[in-house]
Amino acid sequence: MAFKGQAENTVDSKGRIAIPAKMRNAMNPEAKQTVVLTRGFEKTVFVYPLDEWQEIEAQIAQLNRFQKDARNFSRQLLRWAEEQTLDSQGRVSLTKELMAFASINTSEKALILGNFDHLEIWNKDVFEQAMNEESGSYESLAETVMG
Amino acid sequence: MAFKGQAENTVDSKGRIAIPAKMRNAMNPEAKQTVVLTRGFEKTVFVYPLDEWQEIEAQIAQLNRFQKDARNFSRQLLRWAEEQTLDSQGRVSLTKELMAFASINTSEKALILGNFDHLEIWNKDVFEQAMNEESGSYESLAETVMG
DNA sequence: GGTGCAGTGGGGAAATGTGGGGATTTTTAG
DNA sequence: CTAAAAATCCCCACATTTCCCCACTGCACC
Repeated sequence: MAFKGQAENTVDSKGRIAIPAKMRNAMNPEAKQTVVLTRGFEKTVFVYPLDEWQEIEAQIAQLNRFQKDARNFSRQLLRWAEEQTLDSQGRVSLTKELMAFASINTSEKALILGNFDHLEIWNKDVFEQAMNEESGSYESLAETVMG
Repeated sequence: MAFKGQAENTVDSKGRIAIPAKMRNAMNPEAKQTVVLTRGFEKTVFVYPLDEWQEIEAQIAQLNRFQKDARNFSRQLLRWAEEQTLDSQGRVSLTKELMAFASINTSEKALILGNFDHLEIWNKDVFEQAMNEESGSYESLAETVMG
């Protein structure tokens, strides 16, 4: 059951944001309300449910740590990763560092996207700009990626 | 069992539209009244029964999400996707975003087309205009595609 | 004329998203 | 070391939205 759809929820004054119910329900129940937040590859916050995160860790475990690139990559990925449990209302709290990275402000709306194995929390303006700057259109991407 | 035929049903004040019985009956019973709505490539709403949609997801699952193009593609594809179960009257509800995209208004008729593995919900005027603007006639299209 | 299914409309109940209060813990300053 | 300040956690309460059920109409086929 992959994550899909989008929502615009507000980040409250305490930096909390509600995970939309449709995405919460798509999480594996065994991950039991636990997620890992980290920096996205783009200027966004990635949210992985615990079970999906563990698969990423498994991939990192495969890396050859005698290679400099591999060491740097796992450093960057793990450095910003943070485990959280959802509160009784299904919210996570964003840290200042993650909010600054993704240009997300308290008391404003943020865009939440489902992207298959993880969620993404975006500043809406940043997202739209990023999508416009991207090399290809949706249609040409489809051809490139799916052949 | 492919979808075929057309119908004109009204979108009620709550954004709900009835899936014609002949199309509902053409769905795989294992998909159990669940469909996924999303943006079409043209200005229309696509409706996939769950089993057909899962084949699309299976293809996305193959992608390497550490590649930028792949992330962007699945972002765009999944962003507008909404899973829905038909209500006891066989209706789905369209979101504001999808209605805006396809120029579909509440309390008006909309055109529902069966197109093999999915349904399409159109604003009738938009549909007719789109068909006129398309390069070829029905006849020449047949030659190009099936030739 | 009756029966059954298909499409349309509306109303009540439950769930979702949001805001805030207060207690506990952590940090900072004196 | 102590006390004040700040941050964090956890719970409760509200309002809006969404969902789900029930009822009505009309057409079609008996």
